[in-house]
Amino acid sequence: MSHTGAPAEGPRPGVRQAQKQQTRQALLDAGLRLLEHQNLSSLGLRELTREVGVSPAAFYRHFPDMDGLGVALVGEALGSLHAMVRAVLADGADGSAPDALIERTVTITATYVDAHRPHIRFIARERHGGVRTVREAIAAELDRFADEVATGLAVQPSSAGWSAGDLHVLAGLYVDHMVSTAAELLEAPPDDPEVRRRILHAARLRMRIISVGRRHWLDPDPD
Amino acid sequence: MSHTGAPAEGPRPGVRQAQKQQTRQALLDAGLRLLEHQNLSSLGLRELTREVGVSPAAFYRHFPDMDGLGVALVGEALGSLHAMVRAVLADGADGSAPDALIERTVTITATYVDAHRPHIRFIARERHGGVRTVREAIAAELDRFADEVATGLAVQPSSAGWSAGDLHVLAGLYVDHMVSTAAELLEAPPDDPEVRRRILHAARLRMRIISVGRRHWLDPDPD
DNA sequence: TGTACATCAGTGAACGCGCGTTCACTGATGTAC
DNA sequence: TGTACATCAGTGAACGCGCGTTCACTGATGTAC
Repeated sequence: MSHTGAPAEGPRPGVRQAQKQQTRQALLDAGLRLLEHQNLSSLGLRELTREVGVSPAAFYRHFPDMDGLGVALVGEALGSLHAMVRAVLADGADGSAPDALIERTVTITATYVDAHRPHIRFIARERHGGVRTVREAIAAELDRFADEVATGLAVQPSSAGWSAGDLHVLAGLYVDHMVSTAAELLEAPPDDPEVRRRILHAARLRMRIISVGRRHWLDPDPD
Repeated sequence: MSHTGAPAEGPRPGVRQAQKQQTRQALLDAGLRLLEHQNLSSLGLRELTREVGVSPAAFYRHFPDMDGLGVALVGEALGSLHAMVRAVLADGADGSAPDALIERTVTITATYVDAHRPHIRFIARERHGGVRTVREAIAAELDRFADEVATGLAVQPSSAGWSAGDLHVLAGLYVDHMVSTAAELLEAPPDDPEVRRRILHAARLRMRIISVGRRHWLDPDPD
């Protein structure tokens, strides 16, 4: 066996693979950094490898082309977003008041955006961007989110009378709203608390409207 | 006077200006065409002038750079959208039932998207794209839409009890939803009526949720 | 443990190409008289 | 109406530059014995 009380240094099996992985990650990180101010379709291969400090040809050891890197970034960005959705849903599982739940959802969203600005920006920018494969990857992931949210909503009492399909649409509305709010936060200067407050106030209000609509879904028309 | 029973042909004053305008429009049209499959930031100046059939240098007689063309496209695209918003609001002015109003809104949206695919695509793509000036131009125009919609909502009876600020947020929610639906229609294959029906069904459902939330805004919590 | 061979991530040079921008120019359009 | 001059949209050639991709290579890592 090679891993029995091994010496702390020196090459062990898997070193090569670990180094490759490290370069790959450096490419993804640098890509995300460079994409803060441009679209994927205008990010240059040489620009990227220059930023990382490897030769242009090295890129091809990791991705077939820039679109390939873009798809990998989608996975990375939305993988961490799943964690956030679950955090929100976990909060919603108990029987807390709707307004408290909304408040926590908004707070979690804002915290998450602050912690993952480049990832969120990438998703917002490329969601309708010029690279089909990336658009499709994002759409597929967001649809999976809606599934998760729909599952979370289904167990709540106010979902009585909702079909699975309609719940999925409602979940999509929440997801869309979350993405919109995230994009608004990105566009606002991060150090302007006033603008931030306005955005979060609007986010809460919109969620309340949707949430009231949901709870009164089956009520008779008041007119 | 130069315009008294003038001959049908021959140069009249303003010919030069009209010809310039024509080239400018050709640049905008070709730009929109080429932007169907790419972002503004990756559209080349030579690519554009080649498509129009003028020399690269001619471009500079009309725009300082590609971003300038982008801003002009925003004006063109959203100018026609204003017409649509007004059409929807005009429908809403009478006292028709909410569901009928929603139905007409969705129909008008779908018709409009079909008639202006390239414009809508451009807006969806560049709304969060890599060109700041264009993003800001789009955001400003969408905010003006929200103003228009808010004004339209204010005169409806179910707006009793709503502050102007909250009405603006509600209007923004409708506008966002309209843009989302438009983007979904763009992504769907135009000749697949099944997918189309599904998108429009979801659009109606979301509008109903929002609309119910609005009407029951001041109701006591049913729990 | 030591040796001989295989693998393969990253190199560096080379390629042809299309890019954005500049410039002096041309010739149709516009204007003054 | 005719003439002489001014304007300016569009031309075409030239520029230096960075691009994506290819290729034979190097040398550290991995493997068989």
